[in-house]
Amino acid sequence: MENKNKEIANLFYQIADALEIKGETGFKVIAYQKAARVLEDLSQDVEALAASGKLAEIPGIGKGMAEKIEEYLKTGKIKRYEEVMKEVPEGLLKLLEIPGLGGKTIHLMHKELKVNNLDDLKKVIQDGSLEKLYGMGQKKVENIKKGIELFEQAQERMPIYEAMTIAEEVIEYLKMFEGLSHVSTAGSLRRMKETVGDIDILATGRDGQKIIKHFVAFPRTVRVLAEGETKGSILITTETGQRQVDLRIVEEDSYGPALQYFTGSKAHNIKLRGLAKDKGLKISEYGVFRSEKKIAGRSEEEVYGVFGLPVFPPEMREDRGEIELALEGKLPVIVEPEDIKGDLHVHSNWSDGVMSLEEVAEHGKKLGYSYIAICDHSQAAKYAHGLSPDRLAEQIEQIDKLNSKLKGIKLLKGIEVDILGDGSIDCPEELLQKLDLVVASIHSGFKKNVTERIISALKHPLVNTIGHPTGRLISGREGYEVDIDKVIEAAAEYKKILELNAYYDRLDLNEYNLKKAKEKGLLIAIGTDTHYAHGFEMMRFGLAIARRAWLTKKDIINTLPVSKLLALLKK
DNA sequence: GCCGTTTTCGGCCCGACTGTTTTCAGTCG
Repeated sequence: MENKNKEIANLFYQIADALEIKGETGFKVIAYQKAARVLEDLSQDVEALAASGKLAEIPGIGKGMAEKIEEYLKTGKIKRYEEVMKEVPEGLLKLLEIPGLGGKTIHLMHKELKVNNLDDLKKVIQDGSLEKLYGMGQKKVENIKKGIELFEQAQERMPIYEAMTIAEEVIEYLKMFEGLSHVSTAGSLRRMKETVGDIDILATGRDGQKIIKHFVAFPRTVRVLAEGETKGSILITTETGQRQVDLRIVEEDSYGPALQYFTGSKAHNIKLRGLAKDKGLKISEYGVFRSEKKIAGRSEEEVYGVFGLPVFPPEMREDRGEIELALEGKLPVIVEPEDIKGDLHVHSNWSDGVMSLEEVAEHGKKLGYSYIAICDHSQAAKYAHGLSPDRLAEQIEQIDKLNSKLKGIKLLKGIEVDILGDGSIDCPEELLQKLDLVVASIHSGFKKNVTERIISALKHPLVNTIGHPTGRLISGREGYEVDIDKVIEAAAEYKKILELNAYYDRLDLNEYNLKKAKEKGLLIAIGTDTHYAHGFEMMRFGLAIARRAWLTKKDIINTLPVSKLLALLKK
C-alpha cells in the first residue's frame, strides 16, 4: 500500500525536475532529490514523525522540507509544488527522461522555441529551428534524435534475475579474450537491487581498445552505442527485448577505486567523497589521492581502509547510515550465503512442482543444505493439484520413510495452506499437528479483507509463517489490498514469522518491509518457492534482499541447525 | 534547500565524454 512517505517523495522528485528545467541552482535540485530519497528509504511513517515534531531531525530534511511535509499532511497539497508545476508544463518534465537531454537544454528550447512537450520537440527538430539555437549544432540535434528513439522504445527496468543471467553470459564471453584480468559486475546489479536499469561491467586489462572491440562484437549485439578506449556500450537482444550493457576498462592499479566508484550508489559515493574532503584527500575512480600522490588503488579494501572503513557489502551501499555506523564501529554484520542451512518453501510433484521428494533431497544435498521444507499446496488450490487431507497424510508418511534413509539432509514436513475467504485455514487441524512447518498464503480474493484474513491466519496456533505476505509481482501485479504494517504488528503480537519469498519476481517481503519487520523484532523465513530444480538458485536473490534490509543471521530462521529450527517452529 | 567541535554564510563529489567552443557547458554515471 502506498503511504504518505512515497506520495511526498514523488512530489519532491517532481519539484526537483521542475526546478532543474527552471534553471534553479543545482543544489536545490539535489536537496529535493535527496529529501525524496530519504523519505522513500524511511522505515518510519512520516506522519508519526511529524506528530512528534521530529521531521527536521531526519538527515536531508531541514526546516523548509519539514514545513512542506507538514503542509501536505495537513492539506493534502504543497504550495511550492503547485507553483512550479504552473511554470513547467508536465510534458516538459517528461523530456528529462530522454537520454542526453538535460534541464539546461530543455529550459532553452522552452524559452526560445516554446517547446512544451515531445511533439513540439520533434517539430523543432524537423523544421531545423532547434539546430539554430545558441550552443546547438548538427551533432547535438542528431544525438537528441537518437535519444528520443531510445526513449520511445525504452523498457521497464529488468528483474535482477534477468540482469544477472545476461551479465554472467557477457562476462563468460569477455573472458574468452586473452589479457583480461579482473572482471566484475558493478552498479545496481552488484548492489543487487530488485530491478536493474542497465548492466554495468568493469574489467581490467592491458589493451582497453581491443577489449572493447571484442566486447561490442558480442554475438547478440544489435547496436553499438559507444566504442572507445575505456568504455563501450551496446544494446543486445534478449528474450524480453533489448537491453543495454556497459563495459568500463581500467588499469590494474585503479581496479579498487573503479569498482568502488562504479558500484555506487551515487549517494554512498557522495558521502564517501565528503569524508575525503574533510581529510584533505581526493577520491575518484582512479584512486584516493593526497595532493598528487595516490595512496590507494588496487582493491576496495585499500580505498575504504584509508577512511578506517570496512569494505561494505555492496547491498549496504545506499547511504542509509552505513558509513556513519561503520565509523563508530557499529556496522551490523549481515547474513552471508554460507549462513543459510536450508530452503523453507519448496514444491514437489505432489502438487504443482516437477521434482519428486527424492530429487528435492538430492538437490538440497548438492547445495550443502541440511534441510528443505516441502510445502505443497493445500486442497483449495485446485489449479495446482493441491493436496487433499488423504494425500497430505500419505505425503507425511512418505517423507518420514524417506528421512529414515537420507543422510546429511532432512526433508521437513510442511504445507502451503490457502487462507480462505473467511480467514480460516484450508487443512484439518489433526494434520497440521503432524507438520513441521505451516506456511499460510493468500492465493485468491486479493481484494477481499486481505489484512483481516492474514491476521486471522496469524492468530491460528498452528500457523508458523505467512507466505509472500503482500503478493506483489515485480513484473506487474500490485499485490493484495493489504495493510502490511498491520500484518507486521500482528505477527509481532502473535510471535509469528513472515516469509521472504526469494523467487525473483516476488522478493516479498521487500527490503523496506523487511526492515520494518526487523525493527518490530520479527523473525524471517527465506524460501525460494521453487517448483523445479533450477529454482533453488533463487535463494541468492532472496538473500540479497535480506542483506539490503540489513538482516543478520539471527533474524533469519533458516540459518539455524535443524534441531533448533524444529524447536522454534514447535513453540 | 541543507548543513556546521574550525563556519549561521558559503560551501555543497568528481571525472569522462561530447560538442560546441577558442576556454567551456551540458550531461552522465
